[in-house]
Formats: sequence, C-alpha cells, structure tokens
Amino acid sequence: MNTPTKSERILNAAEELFARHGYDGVTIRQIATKAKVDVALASYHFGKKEDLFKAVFRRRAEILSASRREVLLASQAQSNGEKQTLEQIIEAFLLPLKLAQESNDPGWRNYMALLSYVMTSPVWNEILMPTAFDIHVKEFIDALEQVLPGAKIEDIHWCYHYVSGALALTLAQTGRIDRLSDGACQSSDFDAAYNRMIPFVAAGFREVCRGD
Amino acid sequence: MNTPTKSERILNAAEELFARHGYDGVTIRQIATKAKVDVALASYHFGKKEDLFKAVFRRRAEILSASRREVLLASQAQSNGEKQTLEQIIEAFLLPLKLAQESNDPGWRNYMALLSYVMTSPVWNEILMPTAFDIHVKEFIDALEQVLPGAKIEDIHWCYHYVSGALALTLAQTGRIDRLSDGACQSSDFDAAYNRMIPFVAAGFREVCRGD
DNA sequence: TTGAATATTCAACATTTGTTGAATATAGTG
DNA sequence: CACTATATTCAACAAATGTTGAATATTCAA
Repeated sequence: MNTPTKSERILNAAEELFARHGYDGVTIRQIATKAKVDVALASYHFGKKEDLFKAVFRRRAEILSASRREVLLASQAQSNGEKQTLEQIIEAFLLPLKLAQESNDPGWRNYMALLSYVMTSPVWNEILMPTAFDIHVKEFIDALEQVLPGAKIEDIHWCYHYVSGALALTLAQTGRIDRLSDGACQSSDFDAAYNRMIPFVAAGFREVCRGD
Repeated sequence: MNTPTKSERILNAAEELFARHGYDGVTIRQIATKAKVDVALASYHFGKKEDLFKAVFRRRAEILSASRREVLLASQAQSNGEKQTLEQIIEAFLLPLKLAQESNDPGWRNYMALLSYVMTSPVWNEILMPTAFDIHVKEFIDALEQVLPGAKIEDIHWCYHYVSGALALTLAQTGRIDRLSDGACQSSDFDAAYNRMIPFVAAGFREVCRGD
C-alpha cells in the first residue's frame, strides 16, 4: 500500500469536501488544509477551482462507467441466446455502485455522495453527466427496450428517471431514513437499499411499460 | 394583484437563486440585485444569510405541508369505511406538488427545485426536513402501513425512500431526461412524471412489501 | 402637526476568496 | 557531477464576501 502523492491527497480531500458541501461550499484553502498541502499546490496541479472539481468527478466516473459496461456485457453473455431478465439488467446497473460502496476505500463512499450532488444539481448535471455517463446509460436503456417489447420509449425514459432518482437519494446518504424510521433503517446500509431497489424498480417498470 | 413588498421581493429572488445554485452558490448581493433592493435590507429583514435561507424554505413548506395533510384526510374521508387504496395514498402525497407545479406562480416552480436541493443535501436535510416535514410524513407512512398489512416496517421505509428519491430528482428539473431522450420527454412536464410515478411506485410497494 | 416606530440607504469594516509570480527545493537525465 | 524539468513554498494581490452602525426617509398613530 503506497502512500498517496500530494496530488492524490488533494483529489481525495476535495472529493470528501465537495461531496458534503457542494462546489461553492468548499474553499481551496479547506482542501489544502485537509490534504496537508500548500494552498498554491492545488492551482499548480489542477488549474482553476472548476477544473479541480471536474478532475475529481471524472477520476472515478471513468472507472465506474467501465465497470458498469463490463457487468452489463457479462450479464448479456452469460444468458447466451436467452433473453435477459429485467432484473438482470437493473442489477447490472446497480452492482458496480454496490461494490464501490462496500469496498474499504472510503474515497468511493465519498464519491457516491458527490455523484448524487452532480446528478441533482441543475448546473453541474448539464456540464458533467453527458460526457461522463450518457453513452453507457444509453446502452442500458437499449437493453431495457429489448426486454420490454412494445413499451413506449417515453415510458422507459420516465421509469429510468425514477430509478435514477431513487439511486441518487440513496447515494446522498442524508441520514433521513435513519431519523424517520427511528433507527430501523440506516442510510449507510447499501445492501438493504440495493436488495429492495431491484424488485421495487422491476415491478414499477413492468407496470408502467406493459402495453395496455 | 398587489405588488410585492421589498421584503417579499427579497424572498422571491433568494428562492430563485438558492434553488438553482444552492446556499453557498448565492451571495446576498446577487439576491439584492435581483430583488432591486439595497444590500443591507436583506440583513435588516431576515438577519444572517442562514436565517434568510431558512425563511425562504419555511415559507412554502408550511403551505405545502398543510395542503398535503388536507388532501390525505379528504382522501380518507371520501372512502368512508372502505379501506383506501395504495394508489390513493400515493396520489395524495404527490397531488399538492403537482398542483403547485402547475400553478402559474413561478415561485412555486422555483421552490420545487429548492426542496429537491434540501432533500438531497446531507447538511440541509438534517437541519430543515425534520421540523418542516417529518410529522406529516409519518402520517403518510402510517397510512401506508394500514394499506399494506403484514409488511415489515423496514420495507415500507425503504420504499418510501425510493419514492422520495424519484420525487426529488423530478423536482430538481435538471433537464437530463430531455437530453437522454432526445426531447421525447421533458423535465418540465410534471404531468407526465406524476401520472407514471403513481403506478410505478404502487407496483414497487406491492412487490417489496408483500409478505412472501 | 407632533413624535415615535419602522423602513431604507449609504459607507465602511475586517475577512476571506481564488489566483499568480518569484523564489526555492527536489527529482530525473546526460 | 552539472543541467533541466518538475514540484513545492512563500508572500502578496485585487476582488468579493457578510455584516454593521449611523444617517436619512417613510409610515403611522396620537
């Protein structure tokens, strides 16, 4: 386990702070302090603050996107010839996130919250999501089309939107479900969140997308 | 139609800006400029910036909360004696938001995005949601318990969490569904979002909460 | 019309902001 | 070794930040 470079420490500190407080809620000095690094070093390595934010977001976005595609393709290959099930597709979409969350790397957990922030921000969504995720999300939607024959394309998109929202709130880890349920559920329990999300979402898709 | 006071203009301007850029992404001077008001006036009327934000959030939260409770009670009264359906409860939960969105008051549309921001922010969720929404959300969850006999309380809470997430992303109006669907769907089309969300969510609840 | 209460303006403040340029240290290469 | 490129520090900058206190205007009741 090699110790991270100063450059990596900056990314990690920025990741953690941006995830919790958003882009404008964090100063470069806070990042530098947490990374135990001189203030000027962030600008030297990453340029403007906006570029640092983009760098933080893209670092793991690429890993995540590749992992998702891999899982989706593996799932398609496994059921050779046979049609995939709706559940398999949704599972392939969620599994990489679950694995990331369960990994011991706390950076991934921070990144999940950052992803949620970008997904729900009107400003950053438009800037970052298209280039980072669109291509592979479209593959996912194509797969859904194939497993839901006759479904209207708008229905599929709206259902995907609901999945996306349920996922985003899960990633945000606001602790709200802990408070509302008096501790019966925990925001940090991704296993619980994912295991139920798959049947929930699959049932929703089938109901909305069946050709009445 | 009486012209808004300066104090109201500040709230309206703050609402619009906070909704789009978040708490830290907005300066008091931006708010004052948009409200066509002196900078010092915001502090005079609302105190600290944080207090202004809370005032903006709470103004419509109370209206919304009251409206939701009213619709839920009316729905319970209508089906007198008979058990409510799951769909009726979900509809009661969503209807006030739909009405707010469809009203001509652009302030309500801004507020929807602000609500989404608070719901997904780890920081603000904890500060504002419990006092503003918890009581009536618990009523909603009680109603769900009654209509889903035998369901585990954790399952209900997780399903509510998914509804909450789907709703939050809808309210955010990021424009992402417009881009992903090449214009087949629109973020601003709350009618489309709402009409599909009810069957989607109801089917999800039934699947997850049935006692296997 | 008084006087008091409230509303609004103006100017200023101490901090904090992101960023830069020059100076210095470190690492890598011939 | 010397030389160069990269990395890091230090100090400083102009601009923007939230907030305040005193001064002025407006409202409103007596």
